[in-house]
Formats: sequence, structure tokens, C-alpha cells
Amino acid sequence: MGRSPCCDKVGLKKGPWTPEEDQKLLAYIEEHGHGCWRALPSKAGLQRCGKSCRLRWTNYLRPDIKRGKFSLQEEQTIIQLHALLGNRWSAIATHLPKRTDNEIKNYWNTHLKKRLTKLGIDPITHKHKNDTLLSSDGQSKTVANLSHMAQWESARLEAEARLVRESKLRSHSLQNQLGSSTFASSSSASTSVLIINSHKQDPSSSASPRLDVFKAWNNGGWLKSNEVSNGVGDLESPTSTLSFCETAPPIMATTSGGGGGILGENTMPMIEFVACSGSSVKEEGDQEWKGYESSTNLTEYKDGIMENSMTTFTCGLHELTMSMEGATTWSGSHESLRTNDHAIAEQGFTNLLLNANSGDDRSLSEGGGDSNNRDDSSSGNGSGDDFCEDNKNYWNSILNLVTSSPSDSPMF
DNA sequence: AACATAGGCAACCGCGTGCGA
DNA sequence: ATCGCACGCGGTTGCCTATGT
Repeated sequence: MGRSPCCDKVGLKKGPWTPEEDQKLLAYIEEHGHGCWRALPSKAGLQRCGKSCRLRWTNYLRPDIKRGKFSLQEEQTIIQLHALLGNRWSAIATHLPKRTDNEIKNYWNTHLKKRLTKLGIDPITHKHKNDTLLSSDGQSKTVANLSHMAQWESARLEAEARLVRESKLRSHSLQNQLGSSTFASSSSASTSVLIINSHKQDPSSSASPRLDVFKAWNNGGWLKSNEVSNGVGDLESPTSTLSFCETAPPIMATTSGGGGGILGENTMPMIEFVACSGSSVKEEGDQEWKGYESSTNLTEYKDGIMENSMTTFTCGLHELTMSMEGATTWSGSHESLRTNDHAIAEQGFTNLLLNANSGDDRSLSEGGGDSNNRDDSSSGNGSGDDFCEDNKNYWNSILNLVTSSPSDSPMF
């Protein structure tokens, strides 16, 4: 692969853009579109390289850019997504329409990271320093397992992007095949969105691949971490269950209508972690998980669980690909996952962070009803129980967030 | 008022990847 | 299969402004 000669640097201007340059670029793009960035500068009469023009446009001049202070909701979204995706700013930006990846990155580095650090939270792992005191086993496993979730989400985002590209290429031919129940898909990976879709196509299917995926998470992560915890209340001897609501439950009426933009709006499947007493995995009717369930010493199984979980996960993706072949078109009657905004609003761990920022003059009541319903934990000291509960909400909201589709993501 | 330091942000740099020739 | 181009992305730099001494 030849490395691209970025641009002919001789005679090209660098540094801050002048209003005149902005005007030229803006005027040209408004009239002609950006087209080929490389050719744009000469056509627009700019002494800049195409790359510089593209950056200026995407990060500053684009009309759909929202500038100014980040809202509380946006901050929460960034924190939650960063916990799951890491420094994948473009992926994070797809969930924050009107914000650029550069802006998000800067905001993270200059504001949010510091706040996390201030609270004793590692901004990289999002792990509280007290983890070792609280539950050196469970919490660390949770973090480790979440990294697997992040890997999956990374794959999902990439698969989504690929799928969109392919769907665009095939859009015309697919139009002609809408009546057909099957079409060949060359997509090597599928997405959570399509997991839903494929399942909806065949509601009778009891071996949905997506359940394997989520069960993998469940058994590999949440189930295990909660089982080793000795929390109180909801976390008392719980079996954490990742339930998947095929149809929108009544509670969905309380959720705001974010997300779901790209695929459809008829149904609103929702993912949520449910901490409940008693077993739940077997309720899913998946025999292969019973072995884990019957284990009385999970630590002996921990490696096996993780290994099997990821194996199942991999199979799940593979099966997804197969299932996709029976799915309808991307642009057709797709169902979508939706952001459970209510869950986000309820999450507490991030509120701790935001609350603890005494220098921040914004109150938690600000930001479109982002209420702090966990005022008893707002001290930020993070007692063990509070931390567990906060963490549950925290990751709960993360998962809901990432399984949603950005409403008007530039990615799509 | 002058200087030093820190914070914030726009822009640049270099790498990875997709795609067409 | 290979090569070169174009673009996207994440990390980093450097300038400007605010704040402190």
C-alpha cells in the first residue's frame, strides 16, 4: 500500500483559517459540493491542501454542527460511550449528532477526563480506584468483560458502516427484490440492529443468535460479577439477566424518542439489564447455558465461561450472517433498537461524576429533565453498595445507549 | 502592569484502510 | 495481485486566552 502523499506542501498555507478562506470554502461547497477534496482547493481558489479543507469543513464550517457548551445529556453520553468504546471518537460522535469527533475528543481531554480523575476513576478503564476494596474479583471482571463488550460494539459499528455501504450499492437491485423473502448478503458481519430484525422476521425462532450474544455477555460478565458480589437490595444474590423485550413494554412510554432513525420506527425492542433474584438464564430456554448455571463455584469456571461466552458470541455473529440472508432490506421494514433515554437519565454513576464537579455551575436538574434520582449517593464517596448500584445503572445505560441507532448520525 | 502558567481549542501529522486502475 | 490515491481517524502540537502571582 502506497502511502498517500498528503498534498503538495510547497506554497500551501497552514495554520488558522481566515474569514476570507472560510468564505471561499463555504461558497464553493455550497455551490458544488466538496467532491474530491484533493481537487477542491484549486477550484475554490484556496492555497490549502485538500486535507486541510476537509478538516475545516467537517470540524467547523459544516452547517449542521452544533457549537457551544455540551449539555448534561451530551456529557453523559460521551462518558458512557467512552467507557464502552474507548478513544473511538468518530464512533462516539455518531451518537452525538451535530458534534464532531474532534470537538468531543477535545472536550473529553480537557473536561471530562479531569473530572473522572478527580473522582478517583480511571478515565481509561472507567474503573473506580476503590474497586479493589469493593470487590477485587467481581468488579475487575466486570471491567474485563466490558472490554469484550467494547470489542463487540466496535465490530458492530464497523459492520454497520459496511452494511450501509453495501446497502447503498445494492439499493437498486434490492428494490426489485423487496417481494422476495430472501436475498444473498455478502456482509461478513451483522449488527445488533439486524439481530433484532432477523429475529422479527422469524418470531417463532427460539434459537436466536442474538440471544447467544447477549447471553454470552450475561454469563461472561454480569451474571458472574453479580454472583460474586455481596451487595444489598437489588444486588443481593442476584442473577443479573439481560432481558430483551421483543415488543415495547408499557414502560417504553416513558422513554423519549431518540434513536431509531435509520431503520424504522414500528417497534422498539429494548435491552436492559435486570437484576433479579433467582435464576433467569434457564428461562431463556437455552440448554447450553445450564452448565454454567449449575456451577457452584464460578471461579473455577471463570476462564471457561469467558472462553465459551466469546465462542458463543463468535458463533452468534456467524449465525447472524446467516440469519441476515432471510432478512428484509436494509431500507425496508427494519426494526430498530432505541435508546432508552430514561435509563440514561436514571443512571447514577455519571451523576456522581457530574455532581462532584463542584466547580461546574450547572446543576443536575439542568439538561432536559436529567434528574438526579440518586441523591443519597451524590456524595461521590462511593460506598460499596452505592457503587455497585451506581455501576449497574451506569453500565445498564451504556448498553442501552450503544444498542440504539444514532438518529441522524453522519455515519449513516 | 508585566510576566508566568494553565486551560481550551483549532489545526496538523501520520497511519490505516477502502477502492479503482 | 499489486499499486497508488483519497479519505477517515486518532494522537499531538501550537496558538490564543484566561487566570494567577
